[in-house]
Amino acid sequence: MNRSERGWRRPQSYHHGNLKEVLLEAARKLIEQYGPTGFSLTEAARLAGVSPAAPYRHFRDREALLAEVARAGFERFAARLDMAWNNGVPTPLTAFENLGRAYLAFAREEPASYTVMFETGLRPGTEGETIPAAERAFDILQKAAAALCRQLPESERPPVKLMSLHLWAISHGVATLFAQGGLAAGKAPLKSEEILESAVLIYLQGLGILPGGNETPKSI
Amino acid sequence: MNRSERGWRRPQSYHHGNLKEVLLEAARKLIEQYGPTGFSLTEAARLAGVSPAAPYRHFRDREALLAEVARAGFERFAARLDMAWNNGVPTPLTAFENLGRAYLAFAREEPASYTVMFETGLRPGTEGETIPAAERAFDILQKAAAALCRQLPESERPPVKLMSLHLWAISHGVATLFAQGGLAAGKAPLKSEEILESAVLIYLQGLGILPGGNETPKSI
DNA sequence: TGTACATCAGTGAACGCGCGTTCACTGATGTAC
DNA sequence: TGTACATCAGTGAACGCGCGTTCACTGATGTAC
Repeated sequence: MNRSERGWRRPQSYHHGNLKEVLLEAARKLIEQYGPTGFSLTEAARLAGVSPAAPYRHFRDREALLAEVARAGFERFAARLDMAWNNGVPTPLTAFENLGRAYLAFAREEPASYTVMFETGLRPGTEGETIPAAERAFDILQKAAAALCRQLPESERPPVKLMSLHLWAISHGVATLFAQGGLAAGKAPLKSEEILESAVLIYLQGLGILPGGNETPKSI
Repeated sequence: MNRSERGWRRPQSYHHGNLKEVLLEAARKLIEQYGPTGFSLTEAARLAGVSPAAPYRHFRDREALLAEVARAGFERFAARLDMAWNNGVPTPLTAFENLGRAYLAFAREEPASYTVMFETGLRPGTEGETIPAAERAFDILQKAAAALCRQLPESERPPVKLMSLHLWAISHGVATLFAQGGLAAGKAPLKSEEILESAVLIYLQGLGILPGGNETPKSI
């Protein structure tokens, strides 16, 4: 006989319930405060309301929990970007704008995940391991870039890979400087979404994908 | 009578010598490995060859040393950017390219400083304190942006502040994604300098500051 | 449906360790006369 | 130039603490018959 039958379920049945998820959530909360190297497994357990030994039923060690925060983060990140891009519907440009907003929303709503995902100097032993969801996330960006390129005559299309790196860098820069609570968050007179969107629009004008407001030098 | 007279100076005279500097350097080395929240004051002292109590002659506490790493980092950062910009000589565009390269060089050569300077979620008690050198660094970027704008007729100039934020975000994004040893460092087929320069060129074309290769839609 | 057993997810106590910080101290350096 | 004193930058031992991790354990859950 299974738990959760006939709706009598205790809120989280079965021993503790989904402790693994709860621990990850606690870790994210702590990482948000203290950074990925500053958070403590013991305190995460305390926050989840279990003994300090309990996490070891779900994670080999501290490092493994951190790796899972990154992996699960990329999973949700990719899902979210994919949803926003929505196969370029209704138009590549509007879909692309949604993509940018989704990127910033994720960085703002899950700063701990985002930090662990992208922070350099982490994963000392994890050399070379690749996270599939991370590849998927970048592939979405690349698909979007390609779709935008297709609006140009073939001879004028820039290298899609390079273009993707540009767009990624701009998004990442805006996210870490302005969307999260960092140094420059207060400095900017605008919302991070506006900064990203205007930067990308200018960039796309530079490629000739969008008609420029300013560039056409001395026509007419 | 002063030490260092007549050139007989012991390599580092006067008790230990410039322990403060040595400690900062040790801290940077450790932060590079373990991150700003992961480094240990005790180990920094060990690395400098002094007892764990010695640092307290130069810094109030761990936090103060970290703050000094950031402050001194911004100092060198601003100096370096200023030198590269060189008042826009010989031309704003080439000076601007030098500026970008200097930005990336700093992030690559002093990854620990750069991280502490820009990492979000740090300085919990340091709310509102502002680092003068950080302002100077941003001012240089803004001066450069303004100089580039001056090449446009006045009516077509974009808001300089917004433009600076764009350029800052692109530089920061490229620096953290591709110039330091992070996730994407291997992924990119190009050097970070090339990625930044091409992105900026396209951006400037979008503003009409540079003649576009692609944009002029159907002239002729 | 009932019973016996295996498994699973937790407990709680304990370990050794390195940390940040303090303290009284000491010996070298700088200064007044 | 020499001496007495103040200051300065270090030592080394000690503290209390929280950490990561291990261990034998226990009681709830799932399963075979």
